[in-house]
Amino acid sequence: MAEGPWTTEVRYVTGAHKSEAPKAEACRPAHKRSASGTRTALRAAAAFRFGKYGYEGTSVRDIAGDVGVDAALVYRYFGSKEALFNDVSGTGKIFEPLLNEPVEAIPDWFCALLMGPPREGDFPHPVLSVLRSSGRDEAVARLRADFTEVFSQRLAARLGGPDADLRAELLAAWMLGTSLMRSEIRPPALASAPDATVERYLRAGIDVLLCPAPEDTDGTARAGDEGHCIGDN
Amino acid sequence: MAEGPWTTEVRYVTGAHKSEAPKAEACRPAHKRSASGTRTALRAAAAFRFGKYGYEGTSVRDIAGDVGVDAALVYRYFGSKEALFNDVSGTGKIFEPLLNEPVEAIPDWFCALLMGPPREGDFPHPVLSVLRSSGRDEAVARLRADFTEVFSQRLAARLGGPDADLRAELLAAWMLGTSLMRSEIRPPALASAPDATVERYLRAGIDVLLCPAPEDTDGTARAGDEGHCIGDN
DNA sequence: AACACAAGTCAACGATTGATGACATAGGTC
DNA sequence: GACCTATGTCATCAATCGTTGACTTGTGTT
Repeated sequence: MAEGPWTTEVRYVTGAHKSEAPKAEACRPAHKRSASGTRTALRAAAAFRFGKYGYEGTSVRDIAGDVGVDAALVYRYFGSKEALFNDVSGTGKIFEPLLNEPVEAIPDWFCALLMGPPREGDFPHPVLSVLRSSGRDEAVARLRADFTEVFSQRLAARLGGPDADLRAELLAAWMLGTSLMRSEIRPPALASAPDATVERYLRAGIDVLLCPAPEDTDGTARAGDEGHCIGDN
Repeated sequence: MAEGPWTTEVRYVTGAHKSEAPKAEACRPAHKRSASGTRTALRAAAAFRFGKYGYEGTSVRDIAGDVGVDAALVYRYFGSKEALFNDVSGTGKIFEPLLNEPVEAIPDWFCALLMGPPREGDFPHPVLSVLRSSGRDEAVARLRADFTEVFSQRLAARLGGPDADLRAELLAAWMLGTSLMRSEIRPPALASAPDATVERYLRAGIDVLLCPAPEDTDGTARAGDEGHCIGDN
């Protein structure tokens, strides 16, 4: 009774060979065999572990253990560890809503994404999953493709103004840095300051990139002449 | 002759069990036994591999192979793989010069650091060495301590104005994001845009954090009333 | 109740890993 | 040239890794 995983509903809570509980066992109909349920549970556990410990720092047995299942199932369902990694890695369309948002709402959208709970279930940063797993070159390439499509192309097209692609990419950099700083490095002020205060400086940085200063050859840049400025509410 | 590593000067170029040449064999007096030389060469190879592949993605044999030396020497000189990692990980005082710089020169200093060659010898980002090696909790803690001391404390004290610590940390975030974006994700515009253009937007973001808008309770923030603005040349 | 197939387990493989201790050799000193 | 010590090598261990194929067990159907 104590060993058998299928006898009770709390079987998910077992496992966790390393340091931390997995927390994200997803929708798996308890005490009932379900291939799709196990698949999604494995995906969730894999996303968590790959994000937190990286590709090399995560073993297939760890992932399977989180779900309370034998490691062999990973190979039945996904073929290989690398295939599972490729399946769960990537930005996962979290930037898609941004593209359907009116341009004026972009600062708010970014602030909401950055200031919200780190991620549901204490999930690690999705970009970290790739950053922590070099050289999974394929994953890095796909991450670059994701960023390029969303920011350099689609968002840039909607921003307009000079250097729209560069500004969009710097916006992504500003987001990435703030997000990593907040969720991983966790310096004291960023962790303790009231959200409204952080958001104010955050928004100021976003505005700078959304409302570019006009091109200036001799170095003296002034603000807000060209480029349709937005979100000055 | 072909196998013996000490017979010629180019022995460093051998090794490199994985994908990429190490490039950083540092100062090791060729064809002469030197403990200190081997130590520093091991340190350099370790810093490179840990930064590029992370802690778990790097084997002791890889590091020793880069230097052209047996893996056992790593244990003689550093005790363990983890001790070697702790020895070479960290920001390595690259932010120290910032603290000796006059405040007005900070934007220039940041721009120079960010826009310069990624790192000498194609070296990976020092923060990545830690970010890619979770959960080396000790290294993460030291990285946080580094950032806290340099930015949240010493730099913040010199910045002055409201939320100086928070602004300094956000400055670090802005740097981190831009740096990671440039060196790892490498989106197209950021890679191809002329340095002067990138620098202009970069500086605008820095200025926003160095010259804070005054605290404002009802949300309407104006620029440049309080807080000694600098670097407006 | 018997059957059949899907879902999950088990034992084992070859390779690689971090780590250790016994051994070999270079190079300066007398 | 003999010798000694620092320096580097070698063989090897136990543990863990990704992966595989044969096996067991649950569950819905007839």
